[in-house]
Amino acid sequence: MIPSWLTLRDMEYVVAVAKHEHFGRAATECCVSQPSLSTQIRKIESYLGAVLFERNNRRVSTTMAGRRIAEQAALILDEAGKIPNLLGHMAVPRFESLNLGFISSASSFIPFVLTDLKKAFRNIPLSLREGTTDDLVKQLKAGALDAVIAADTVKDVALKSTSLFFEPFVLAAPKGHPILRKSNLKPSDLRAAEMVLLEEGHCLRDQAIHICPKNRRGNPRTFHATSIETLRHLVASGAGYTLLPKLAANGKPMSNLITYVDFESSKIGRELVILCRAQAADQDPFSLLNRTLLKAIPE
Amino acid sequence: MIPSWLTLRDMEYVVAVAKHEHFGRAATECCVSQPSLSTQIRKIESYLGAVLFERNNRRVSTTMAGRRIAEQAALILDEAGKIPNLLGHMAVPRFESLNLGFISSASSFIPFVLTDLKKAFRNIPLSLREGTTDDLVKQLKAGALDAVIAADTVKDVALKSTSLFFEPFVLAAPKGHPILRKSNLKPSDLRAAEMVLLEEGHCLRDQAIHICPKNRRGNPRTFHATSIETLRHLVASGAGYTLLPKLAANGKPMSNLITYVDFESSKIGRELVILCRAQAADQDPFSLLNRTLLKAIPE
DNA sequence: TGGAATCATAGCTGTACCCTATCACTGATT
DNA sequence: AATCAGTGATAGGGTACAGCTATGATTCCA
Repeated sequence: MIPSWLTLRDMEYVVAVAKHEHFGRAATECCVSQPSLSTQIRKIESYLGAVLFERNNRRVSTTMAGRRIAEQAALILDEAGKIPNLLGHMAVPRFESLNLGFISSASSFIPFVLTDLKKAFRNIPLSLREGTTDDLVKQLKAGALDAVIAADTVKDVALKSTSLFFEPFVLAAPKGHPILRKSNLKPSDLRAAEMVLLEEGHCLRDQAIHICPKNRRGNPRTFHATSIETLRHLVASGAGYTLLPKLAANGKPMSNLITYVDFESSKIGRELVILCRAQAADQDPFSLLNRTLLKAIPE
Repeated sequence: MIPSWLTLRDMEYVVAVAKHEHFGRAATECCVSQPSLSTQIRKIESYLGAVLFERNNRRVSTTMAGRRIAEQAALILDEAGKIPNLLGHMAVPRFESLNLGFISSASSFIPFVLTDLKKAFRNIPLSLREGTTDDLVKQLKAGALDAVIAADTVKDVALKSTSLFFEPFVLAAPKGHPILRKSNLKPSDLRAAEMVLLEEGHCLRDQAIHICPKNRRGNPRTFHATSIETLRHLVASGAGYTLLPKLAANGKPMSNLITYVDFESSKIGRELVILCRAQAADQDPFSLLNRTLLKAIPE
């Protein structure tokens, strides 16, 4: 009968304790806390119905049974360790690590994709970075990033872009601000001089300015937020109104201070895309990445 | 590097699917549902970064990678299967299975001990039986039961009894019953003629009658409950009052119909004990059993 | 006697796995 | 052609359990 309650992790524990004869140090080696390891060893012992380690509060000693089990466990771990090698070239090419860039204004997209990403790329170190489009594109081309989520403003032959989804903009204004009296909100209702925006370099700033062409020459207020979060705080404290991507307005954060209003037309917004280096775009991991991100789109 | 996220169970899955090339049948063999198995295989594949099985909705075929992994998995399972044998005589003597008897009136004790029992005797088939003292003692002596939880009324040299705890009795009366007017409830307040009891053979019945000596000759009502549960129903429907062990009154079940009252003296009650065959009493598993039960005592 | 070292216990939390129900697809049967 | 049976995938929800921190109990040593 196969003891399917035994995990390879359990075997590491047994081997480690047998090696150190010390729970604390064994726990450190296994990267767990001492209580966790103690509990697990106890569990194993109670399953096996045998005492593997004699512990008398001052010294841990491995019993005969413990020694034998530990040896066998080491053997099994060894065999299990060979599994990844068995694949060799048969394994689909994968990312060594997955480094994703998000423009600041798309960071609200992260929570939606994170779970699925971790699932799809189990075992692969995942790092997310936030920044401006230019900054991220530079890093992407340099190879420091594998893919970037950005607005579809980038034209670069070295990059391939895959459409992700259209994200409408939403007006975020301090509660009671005059602009809120308008019904059927249109871009032309916005006055750049009344707006607070992200600082230079963030595409959301440019989009916000250009969305209402008549107002292009008004000077936006001199507050310069570097993240959506501070932008919201500025609005909340009455510094002016702003445009937010729909996802950033999700759940109406700070709704006691900020009012969120949809535009009359649902066409007001931006297209988000995935960017990756053109020559890498056809590789298997990228199609998995694209599929994963597309699947995670909210609504 | 050791893939400690792989479990032996996972390996069984891979081996089974490789063997049947059919998820449904493999799932049956592994005693899991087909979706569970599908998900796990998927998980393994995403960890390994390789496709182990080609499935095109009509047929499952094992890839080269899948075949190799399955072979190695089978080897590992084989090695793991040897573990229990390694113990041989070194294993502490254990129950093959643990068969516990509870007198009906102590069945409320079960939920308190169940979790700990399962923990202490992992892997060992556990069966609980309810019955009268005589019945259970007979089975215990015949070897059909390993231990019995009963009141301390049993005197039998072939059995050894270990004190468990003292459980007070509680009056359970239909809401509004005259007896509830008494404050400082004493055994002498009880009238056998007004009581409903378990049927002959249950020690709780005898205890209830004998607890109020003055009333021994009154005839209890002719309802005969065979379990605490029906006894409560009888009380709830107004058939009379009864005595319940404290644990059976725990959480005041049916409290819209039944009122529970403690006795003035906390001495009114019974001692619960663990019985086991005298010659077996010193064996290791029994001391573990005793310790486990003692630890699980409520309050 | 007090402090350091060490394993055990308690209580809580997050997550991975499992289940049921349902979907989506395919090939066969009428 | 249309329906049905067979199959794997997906969704949603519940639960068991390994993990954590904090604390306890015991022993050794100063």
